[in-house]
Amino acid sequence: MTAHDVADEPRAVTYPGVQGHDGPAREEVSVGRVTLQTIADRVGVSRMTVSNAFSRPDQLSAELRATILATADELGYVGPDPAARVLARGSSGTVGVLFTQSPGAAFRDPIAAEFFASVAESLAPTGLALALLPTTNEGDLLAARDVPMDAALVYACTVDTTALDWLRRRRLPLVFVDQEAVGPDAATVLVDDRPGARAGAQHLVDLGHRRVAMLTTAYREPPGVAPDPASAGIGHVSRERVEGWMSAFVPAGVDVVAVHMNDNQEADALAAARTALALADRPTGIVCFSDLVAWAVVRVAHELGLRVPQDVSVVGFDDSALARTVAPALTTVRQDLVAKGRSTADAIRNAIAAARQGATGSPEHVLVPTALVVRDSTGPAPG
Amino acid sequence: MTAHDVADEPRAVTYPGVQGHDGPAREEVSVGRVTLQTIADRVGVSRMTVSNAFSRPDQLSAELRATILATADELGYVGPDPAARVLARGSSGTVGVLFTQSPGAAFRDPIAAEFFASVAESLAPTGLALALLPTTNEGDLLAARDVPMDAALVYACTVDTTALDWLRRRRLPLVFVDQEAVGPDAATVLVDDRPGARAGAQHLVDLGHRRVAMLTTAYREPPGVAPDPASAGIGHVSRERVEGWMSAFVPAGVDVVAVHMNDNQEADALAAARTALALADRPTGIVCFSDLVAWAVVRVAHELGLRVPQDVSVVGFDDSALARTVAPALTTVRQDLVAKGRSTADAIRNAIAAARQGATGSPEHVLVPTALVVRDSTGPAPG
DNA sequence: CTGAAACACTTGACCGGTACAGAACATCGG
DNA sequence: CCGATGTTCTGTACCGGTCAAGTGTTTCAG
Repeated sequence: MTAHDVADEPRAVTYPGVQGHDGPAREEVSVGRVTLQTIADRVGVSRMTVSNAFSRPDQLSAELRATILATADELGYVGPDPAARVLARGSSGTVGVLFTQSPGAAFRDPIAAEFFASVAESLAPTGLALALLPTTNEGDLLAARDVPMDAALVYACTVDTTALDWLRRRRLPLVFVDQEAVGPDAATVLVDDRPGARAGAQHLVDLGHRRVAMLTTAYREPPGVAPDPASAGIGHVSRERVEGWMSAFVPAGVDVVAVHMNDNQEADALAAARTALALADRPTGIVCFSDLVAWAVVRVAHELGLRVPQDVSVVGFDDSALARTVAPALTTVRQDLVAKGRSTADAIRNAIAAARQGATGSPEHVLVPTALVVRDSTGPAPG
Repeated sequence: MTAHDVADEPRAVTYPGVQGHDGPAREEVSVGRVTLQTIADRVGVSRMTVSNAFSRPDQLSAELRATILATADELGYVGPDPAARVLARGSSGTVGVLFTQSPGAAFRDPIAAEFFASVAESLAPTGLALALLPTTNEGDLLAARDVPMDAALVYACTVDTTALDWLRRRRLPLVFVDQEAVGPDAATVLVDDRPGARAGAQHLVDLGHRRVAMLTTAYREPPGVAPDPASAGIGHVSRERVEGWMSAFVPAGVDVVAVHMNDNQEADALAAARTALALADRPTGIVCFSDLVAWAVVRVAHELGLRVPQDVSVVGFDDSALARTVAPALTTVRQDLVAKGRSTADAIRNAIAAARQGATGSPEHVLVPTALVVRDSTGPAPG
């Protein structure tokens, strides 16, 4: 109850002399905004002591503290103002998250979502909040420039973002995920995509497949068959996977076609799947950028009357929930998103700690392992 | 380049007299931290003018501004300090998000994820960042108390949370989603669950079903058959749906059994499905708290050799991606999560604007519509 | 030629705290 | 009885900005 009394006073009155720190304690200070000084005057102690009552209880006697807290409650004081505290302490308890795609994608893409879920949970015990920073800058507010934070996590961003520039200029400790670090001080958390992709491709080779397709993402490239399989894929993750696949296909002398799609979305995936399965020399094995794409391939194959895996084998990536859900269950390359999130949270904490100590040690670089998971969407090459 | 020069200086030096605002412009100020004053001294203008150069370009001549910006760059100044700006301006460009369950759940639960995706996207043009607030308070940091924000969104929270208390005490503008508002000043965004649920139930009644089960959530209640169907369900959403279902079943004189589960999770759902389908008098129609639950029912039915919808009809809720993906496609109650997110974003913006103007108008209350979507998981009652 | 409005800066106050180095007094082993 | 050590509290200096109300100048309509 008491905590509410002051709220009903009109706001925005211009502080009636409360700021005059010199004057003696007043009896009627309760008008206007209540600050540490208001309480200090009322109780008859210094402002610093009131601050300690809230922030460092061991610095004053228990009874004085009780008195101060009681008075604070009586005056409707809710505790030190966060903004002021952030300024004075130089730390905000917030970690920014930068995501080039629309911020909604962090939630909609199941892989990103699972990763962020893990980050959020690993960070929670520390009390750090995750701030999703919009990259659009329509108004005068630009989150990457204006939001106080202790560090930032940069996830699969196109490098030339204004927002990222701001983070760098602010010299915030940065952790790059699924993306090469920009600048030498930043930590990275990368997935060991290449060996994983290679294992998936080798699996097809071992099953006797000699005509294969790779379906992968390439932002801003025209969708469809890529001119050169070896240099297919745009973006760190896509490139790594292509190289992994090729490192198994090329030595085996397999025929490879790469099909590009603009984004890892259902519509793009279906289109790419149609392209691949309509090739004159239809591939018998297809490696895909994600389980989502693999599933699209399965559906298009069924549409065309092809059986999976008897007529076409399909390998996904990520081992998302989808891989186990659909029929046939997908052979895929697993990445441990929970571990990835945890490593990222650790890297963030370390980066913050290092920055606080002014440490100039080399940044952390984590590699998250991958593993092939064989299920029902792959089988021996037909014929 | 220039912007980087200063960074290499050792940090944490104690400001060598830069703070002496009185002295004339110095030529060698570039040691230590650069603030507006540093630049002001160097250029020979007042600190306020430098501030304006960054924050209100229309307040000074273009050429002076150019000079100031150039000097700032030369000194390695990156722009006004966010923390200081937040304190001085009284606004932080951040909206808190409170979620009782582990913060990861915001990403993992597809319904919540889609909702937050929409909120984030609707808020992005404004430049507002979404800060996910951990509710755990292990260390000394407590986000709900310590993170500066302009408003907060409270989503499906158990009411008696410490974190929520802090938000209220801070008198932040609050928007409650899927949950009754706590306190009279808060806005709400609620889904019109009851009529939606009713439509789903009525659909079963119209198909001739006379023995039905409701599978719904009840935190902390023992899982299994609920003592009284009419009072089944715990939590705002669960209660609303139960009441909607009952409002169709009861007048029709249908036999109703309610089965509780602790959480809207796959394992709980499978258990509840087994309970329902193992009842002596097996229901022919089942209404479910979510599509996830409905899908669990479908799978358990198949396990038991029952056909859907010939032997059992199943109605889901939410119309998530799952409902269209699985076989048979689920009859379900659609809620428009994108609209819900947009409404929430609007409510947040309005709440912030109202708070700024000290408006005491009544808070916003939005009701998001629902609609029955009939697909393949429901059919006429057998026999 | 003159008063009002527009421009370009400056002044002073304020935003609401925290860090750190004392100072005053009490406790305690020797 | 004395210095060493603690416990409690205070003083000063900062953290780095923004706002609103001036103060001189120009500009321009009347």
